[in-house]
Amino acid sequence: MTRTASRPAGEGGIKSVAKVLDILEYLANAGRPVGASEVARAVGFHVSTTHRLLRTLAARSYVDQHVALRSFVLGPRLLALGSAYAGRAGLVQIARPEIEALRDALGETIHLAIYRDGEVIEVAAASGLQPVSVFLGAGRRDPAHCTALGKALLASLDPEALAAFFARGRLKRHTPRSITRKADLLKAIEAARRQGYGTDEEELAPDLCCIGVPVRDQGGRVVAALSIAMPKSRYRSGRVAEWVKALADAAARIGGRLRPGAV
Amino acid sequence: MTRTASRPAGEGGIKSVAKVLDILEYLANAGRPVGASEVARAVGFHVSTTHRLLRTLAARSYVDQHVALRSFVLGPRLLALGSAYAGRAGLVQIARPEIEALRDALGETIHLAIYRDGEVIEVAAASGLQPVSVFLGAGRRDPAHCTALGKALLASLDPEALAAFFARGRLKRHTPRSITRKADLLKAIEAARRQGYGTDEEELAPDLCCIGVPVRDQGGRVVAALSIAMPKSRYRSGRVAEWVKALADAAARIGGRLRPGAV
DNA sequence: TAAGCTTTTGCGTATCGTGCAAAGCGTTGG
DNA sequence: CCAACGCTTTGCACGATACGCAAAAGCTTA
Repeated sequence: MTRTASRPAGEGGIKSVAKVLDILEYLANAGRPVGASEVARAVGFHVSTTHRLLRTLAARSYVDQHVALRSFVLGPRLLALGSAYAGRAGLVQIARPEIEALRDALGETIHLAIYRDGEVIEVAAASGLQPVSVFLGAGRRDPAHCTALGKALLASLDPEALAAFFARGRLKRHTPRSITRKADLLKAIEAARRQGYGTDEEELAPDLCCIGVPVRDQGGRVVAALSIAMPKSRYRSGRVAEWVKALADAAARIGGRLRPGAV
Repeated sequence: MTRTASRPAGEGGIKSVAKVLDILEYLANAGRPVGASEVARAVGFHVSTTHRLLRTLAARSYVDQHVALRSFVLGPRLLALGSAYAGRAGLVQIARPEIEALRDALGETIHLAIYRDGEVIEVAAASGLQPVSVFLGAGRRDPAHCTALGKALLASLDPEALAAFFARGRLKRHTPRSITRKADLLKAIEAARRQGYGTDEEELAPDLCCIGVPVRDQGGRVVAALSIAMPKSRYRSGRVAEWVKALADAAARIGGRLRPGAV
């Protein structure tokens, strides 16, 4: 497991770097060409500053500037960084064939995610419909408290990290069935720990039901979680045991190849 | 087509940003946990500076700091940026199924790449062997002058951009068959333009042979190139026409769905 | 235990990024 | 067809800020 350190440093660290990350994140969310002044308004920096930061990124192809030198979009050099992450440590590489096999066997969307700062970050997936949408959508983050992945991961945190999670603030409601009371979430987490899997029945989005199991490395440490997602119409409580078994088997195969401390 | 602007700005722009990019690129190449001082030595900044930049990245999960607070590796937030690039504009999304289909039909590795600053950047691929290694390795860059992709792309540059390419410096030799004389490369580029495809017979790596064709958007502008790669043992000149046809057909299907100015 | 390597942080100073203001352009609307 | 607007882009001087130093704290090796 990898953890962000305490955080004695300044507060946010080097400001220009923080700004540039804000800008990149904004562009990633926007998903379309955006002008410098629009970015500036959105992130709250001066147009001049924003423009220079964008130019710096553009000079190295981390953003592209559209033909007429107008708006900016994310650039191709980011691909290398994203795929270098996916390639490092091996979790994603090792998991990928297992995820594909599970998708083929169960016919539903499979996700692999890690826990980070109260959220689950999807690091690999195989869609139930499209044959190979594998990477698109990777990096997506969802709140831990209303996902099956999140419950499986929260159930494995040490008490201190779990306390940090609860200290993080309110549990935001996403659907009528979202768990928003901490006591209720704690019960759900304990249930997940007891059962060995977490569930989500329309807590994040209407009609979306998931089951998630932890992935343990050779040292027994939980480094990720694996889930199946499906529409409510196909979710039958009678089949949960079967799905859990398939997920757990795959998780064991993945984890069996992960050296402790690797992720 | 998207171009980086002239470059009147300062020279490299905001320095902290340039530094942080250097660090990320170094970590991406290293592909293993690296200590702050080792990074500092490699990129040539002060340990102190390097460390603070790394901490800033770590605070936002763009790098991870290993358990004992020792070395650094790329972090999961980079995934979102990489996949946001892949998702934007649509080139990668549109091309992916065509690439898979080509791989299935021809049984060889297929690459999709764009031209950038004298290099080709691979933005999508389907490996001939593994069923779905799709994304790993995306973002890889290779010199344009010794790849089939590069020749297909260079052949479509306007004279000014081509002059800029040749002004870029020496053509580095990668194998005994690499083209290193500009006059020879120009001939190869002209041949590619005439024939509608470029080739690479062991110019980048021994035993590696490729054929590449341009991908034109609806406006006829070349925005990418598509290639097939195979070991020399399977490369027969008698089959080139067949491969070119398959590539060109796929390229036409991809390009036919690309709005002008989209990439 | 000691020596040598790291990582990490405070502090003063020089650097560097910022904000202002103005120039340059493309677009819109009268 | 001109004028007004909003955008991008750049020079400049100030002031915040990131840098380098140096020292503390930790881990590893001998």
